[in-house]
Amino acid sequence: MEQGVTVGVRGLKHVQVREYVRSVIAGGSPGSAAPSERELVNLFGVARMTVRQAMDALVAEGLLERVPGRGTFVARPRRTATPVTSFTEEMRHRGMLPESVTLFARRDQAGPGVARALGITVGDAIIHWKRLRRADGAPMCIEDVYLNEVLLPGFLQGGMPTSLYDDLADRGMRPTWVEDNIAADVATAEEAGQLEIASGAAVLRQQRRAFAEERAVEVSRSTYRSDRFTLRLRLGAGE
Amino acid sequence: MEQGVTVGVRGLKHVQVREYVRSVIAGGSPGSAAPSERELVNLFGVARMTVRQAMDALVAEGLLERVPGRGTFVARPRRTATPVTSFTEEMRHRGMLPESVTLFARRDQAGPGVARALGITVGDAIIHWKRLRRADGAPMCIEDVYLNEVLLPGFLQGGMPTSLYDDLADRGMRPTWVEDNIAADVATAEEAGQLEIASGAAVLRQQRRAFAEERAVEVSRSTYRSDRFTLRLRLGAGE
DNA sequence: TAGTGGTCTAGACCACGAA
DNA sequence: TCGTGGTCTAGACCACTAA
Repeated sequence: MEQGVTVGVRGLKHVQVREYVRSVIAGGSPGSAAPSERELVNLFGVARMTVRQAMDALVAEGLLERVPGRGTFVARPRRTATPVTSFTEEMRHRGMLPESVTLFARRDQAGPGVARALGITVGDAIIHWKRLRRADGAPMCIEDVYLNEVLLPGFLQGGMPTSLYDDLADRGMRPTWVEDNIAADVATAEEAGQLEIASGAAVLRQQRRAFAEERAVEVSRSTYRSDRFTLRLRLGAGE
Repeated sequence: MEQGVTVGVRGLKHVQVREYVRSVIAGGSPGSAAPSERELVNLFGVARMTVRQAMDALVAEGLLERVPGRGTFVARPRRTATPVTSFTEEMRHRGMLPESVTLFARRDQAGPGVARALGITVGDAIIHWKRLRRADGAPMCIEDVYLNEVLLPGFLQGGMPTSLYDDLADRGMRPTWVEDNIAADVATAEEAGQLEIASGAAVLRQQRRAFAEERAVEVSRSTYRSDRFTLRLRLGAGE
């Protein structure tokens, strides 16, 4: 019946079984049954341990749940903790249209604070990129980004990217984890002018160190209008 | 040589092997070698697949790393994303001494907002607990907690707990994940008086929904002094 | 060359759930 | 009773690493 089975003859057997099961359950709603282990043994002509190895991987991924005595079933999607996102991604996720105005982008020398945060030496070359970030046509945030120039050859040429994280991803350096510091403050006169709010209005300040594997690739300070932005967090999910 | 092996004869074999290996590597620094699989086969007199099952569990836990052709080694600890913590735990983690003053704790009826957040019906019985929270002797935060009374029989009797999350843990309802909303604002006159700051000073507002499994067990609003508190986040860890 | 983990076989018995 | 996943055996060959 299952004619697609013998197609993917390349690769390790447990991978074949795993990917077959993945494709079978792709359209399944949570709670629907996956093929039983012995069923797959017959289908692929492999040992049961091989099938179990395949299923183990899918269980570890959270796609399947085993119920002893009953079978294996499509698991309900796990809750995920707050992912690492860029401004662009976050605004789109909120259904808003993100825009950016570059105030300046220039080569500079690292001061003590930025040097420590980036793990480089004071005076090393960095890129300082300042943007006014808008959402749905109105100012949302002012962002100062500091990047290690050594890691980003030719970054200032060739036009600035629309999304920093997209550009970093192209270089294989998309941040996988970040350390943020979130503080409340009141806007300075300059910030108030740029954000089009009253001087002394409340703002949310976000300081970020972003890492790709073990390397600090981005240090930034963002100042958000508190009347348009609240930070949404989900912590400790997984289950 | 290894005399402790035959002691724990109870339980499943792969569990015995797993716990033996866990105890062996407990004192090992990252990178040190774990027993090899065939070594454990001889030691326990079990099949290699059984040993692999035991090791798989420790690898999945992040305690071990396999290196094909070389062996199995103690992994360096994984980075963890920001965990779910209470005020008490967070202040202690920062090396500060937390204290609390209960402003009031009373039975009340759920309004529409709290009812929706707790997943109950408007008018259902809730507990409203308001505290001034101090750290190292000075005001840090004002906190309003709303709890589903049905889940916490006798909570208002017997004296209020020092740490809410400890008390919930005793009832098997310690939050495992939370949804937070973080906003910047300026203090009201009343807040300014309680927090001993100037009226109009910046404050950080945290709204929390805390869940134990699928049940909403806590809804709270906390207002932090921005001159004493910044939120520290680590997102997307787990390597 | 010897040892390691990665893969795989062809069975087996068990406890449990549903019919 | 029958099918399920959970556990376990006693081997095997492979690619890779290190000496």
